[in-house]
Amino acid sequence: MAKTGLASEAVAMAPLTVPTVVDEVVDRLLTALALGEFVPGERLPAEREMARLLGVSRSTVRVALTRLREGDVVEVRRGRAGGAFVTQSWQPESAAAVSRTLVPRRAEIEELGDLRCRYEEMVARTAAEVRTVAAADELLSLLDAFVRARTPEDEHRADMAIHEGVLRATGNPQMAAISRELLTRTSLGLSIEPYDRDLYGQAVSEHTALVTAIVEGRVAVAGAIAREHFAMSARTLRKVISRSADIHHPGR
Amino acid sequence: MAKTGLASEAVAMAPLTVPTVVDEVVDRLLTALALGEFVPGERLPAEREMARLLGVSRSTVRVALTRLREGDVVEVRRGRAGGAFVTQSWQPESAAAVSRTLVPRRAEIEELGDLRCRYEEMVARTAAEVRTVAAADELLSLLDAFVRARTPEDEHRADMAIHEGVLRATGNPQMAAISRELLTRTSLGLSIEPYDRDLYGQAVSEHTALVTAIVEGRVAVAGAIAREHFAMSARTLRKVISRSADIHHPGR
DNA sequence: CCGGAATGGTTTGCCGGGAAGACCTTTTAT
DNA sequence: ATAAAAGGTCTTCCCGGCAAACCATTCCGG
Repeated sequence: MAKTGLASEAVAMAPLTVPTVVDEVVDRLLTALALGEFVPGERLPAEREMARLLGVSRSTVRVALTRLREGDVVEVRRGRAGGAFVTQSWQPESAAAVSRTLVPRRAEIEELGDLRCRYEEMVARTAAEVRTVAAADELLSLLDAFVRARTPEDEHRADMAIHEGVLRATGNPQMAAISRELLTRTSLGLSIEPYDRDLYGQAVSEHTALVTAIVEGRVAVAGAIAREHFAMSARTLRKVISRSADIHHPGR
Repeated sequence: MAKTGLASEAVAMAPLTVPTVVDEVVDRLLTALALGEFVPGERLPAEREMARLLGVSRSTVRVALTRLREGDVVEVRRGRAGGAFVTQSWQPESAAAVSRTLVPRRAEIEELGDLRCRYEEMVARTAAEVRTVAAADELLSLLDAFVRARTPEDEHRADMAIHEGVLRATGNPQMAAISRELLTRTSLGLSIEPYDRDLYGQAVSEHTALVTAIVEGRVAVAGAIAREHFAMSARTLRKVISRSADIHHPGR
């Protein structure tokens, strides 16, 4: 080895970038969308309110919202009952959107997808290992809600709620924070969590199996299910990106 | 569940803080120290050079260095052959330093320590699973260097080099980036990686076992060793913090 | 139907962090 | 002794973000 120093210094002395406040706000909102905290058609908090909640100025919020508007993520309506509404006809699969945001980062997303599979495996294993009665009860009730969901919105929310429940079950907020970060970074805010209506049945059985494994403390099983679950997400995303890339670079 | 929305919105709408450029530079340097890229007595790059490498202004670098100086992390000498030198007598165990920086974040560090154990288990498992010939060769040569290290500095560098080697062996830079982030956040730049001279023998056998397991593709074994290894780190850190807290809050 | 309230839209002024660069001071290699 | 290489200081400028006031639009309630 000897000259590890050289290679390592690159870690410390590489150029440095600091996200602006606006960047952070945009990121927060996109994460919230990816998490399903706001569904299409729903209204975001008013600008002044959002500024207060986030502890930033209204100007900043407005710039962030402008950016989201340019990305066709929200529509803004004026007047008393106005506000920023999550775009109804938002097509995450839209080749244009994917091409603009995801394709250029193809390699990175590939790596993040793999990382996410493994990370969520770890999360599930941890949840199964820790396993408190309270967390188990919560998970079972969340699963129940998921099974009983009827509209796609409900399903999506319930799905996300289960994921959040698993994160809570780990008892480790730091672990949860990174999981959310990975979600945002793999989807870049596009709600691409594969939510194919046809796969609902499969989702039900997978979630049931996952929750069961966690509640029963089957560490390895819970991990395997989670990993496979997110591997499917990754595959779906990969397909979307490939297709989009093909459209924009046919012949290739 | 029903009102998951409320709890979830807190994720998106919690107050937001953005680190300044100076913060980031300090962070980089502390990380570099924790990684052993600069050992006590060594000189950091000149201010102008560092500014160029990091892509920031010299003023910013100076502010960051001032902060490090106040923390007794570096000493600055003037004139030709001057520069910022890593403090020789830097005592990471110094109750004052620990108390100032680590104790207030006790709970967070507890969580981060646990996360790190599990994360590094995942890293080791991944490395063992992926396992390319090139990576295996590199790991074996790094291990050889570690075994042959004679001075504490060499040992520390070799130790860190092995960890970096494992990260490289995963073939996933994103995974590596988070690992480094966790290192920084658990130690907050204090080089507390338990480097007790008495434990050298144990370290040798642990690293040998880890590298062997990875090279041979024994996923579960590699994971278990890594987890136990970092669990020991966490325990050591915990002890240091407890001791320091006791000193400052006796009777408690 | 109308007036007020709640919302987004716009403008202005201000401040502080950071960038850029010139110049001074100290030390030391040659 | 001199010049080079480092840190120390100062000035200038710019931009992101904050704050507050005010305008424009819509719609709810009386």
